Amino acid sequence: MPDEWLPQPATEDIRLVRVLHALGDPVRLQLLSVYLKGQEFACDLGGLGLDHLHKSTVSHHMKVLREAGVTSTRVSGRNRFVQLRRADLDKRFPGLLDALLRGLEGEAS
Amino acid sequence: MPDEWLPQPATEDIRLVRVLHALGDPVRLQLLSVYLKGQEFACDLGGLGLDHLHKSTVSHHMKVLREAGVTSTRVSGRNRFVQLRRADLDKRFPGLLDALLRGLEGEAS
DNA sequence: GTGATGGGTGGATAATTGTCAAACAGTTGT
DNA sequence: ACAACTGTTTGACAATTATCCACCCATCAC
Repeated sequence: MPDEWLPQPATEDIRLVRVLHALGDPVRLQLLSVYLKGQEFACDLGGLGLDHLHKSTVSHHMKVLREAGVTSTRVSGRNRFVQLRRADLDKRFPGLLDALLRGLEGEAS
Repeated sequence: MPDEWLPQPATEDIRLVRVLHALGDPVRLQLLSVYLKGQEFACDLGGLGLDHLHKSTVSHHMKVLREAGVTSTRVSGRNRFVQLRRADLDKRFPGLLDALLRGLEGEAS
């Protein structure tokens, strides 16, 4: 069976208010800071510095990010791989991700 | 009596997650889109295209924006004047406001 | 097939939050 | 002093949401 992708909004359907709402949460902003560091990441509900949270809670936050159009998820076997929708977000909101990356680095949270 | 300013966080205390959370709401993002258009605005709890909301509701949203560090409010008599903390936000999160402005224009919401 | 593993689903619950309404406080004008 | 005006505060209420828990579903290893 070939890989599949979880449902996500089309590029033109990504709403700024939804993106900001999704990122206006400490856990999800920390997830973003991880995803900004590289290309693709294993879902890893137990790691990523979120070991204090239940795995279903982390799963919920990842779903929020995906449904807001921030991330996309590829399903391969029993593993999922998450990546930022960098090209889509840069096209829709130019400069936003770059500013967030610099802001996160500056805070060193 | 000289003008006074309502309490607001110091520039270095502005937190990205708090800013994003403040802007992740339709009403407050619309307020931002207004404030991005000029220098200073009368508080105007009845106008700004928010006539469908109670004045205390609008007051609440403005308080959230101010406490997040997005706006600052000058009190002059019985009127208040609101403005974006552009310099502070540009220093803290370079490029963020510009990206948001472009994003809002692109959506034409 | 059996069992272990990675992750999601649904319910329950507590906390947060958006909204309104009514009462309040300071300011201006008469 | 009194009334009108502007915005805030407080309480109430409904909606949203963050979290946990117990269970489920699919996949991989044996």
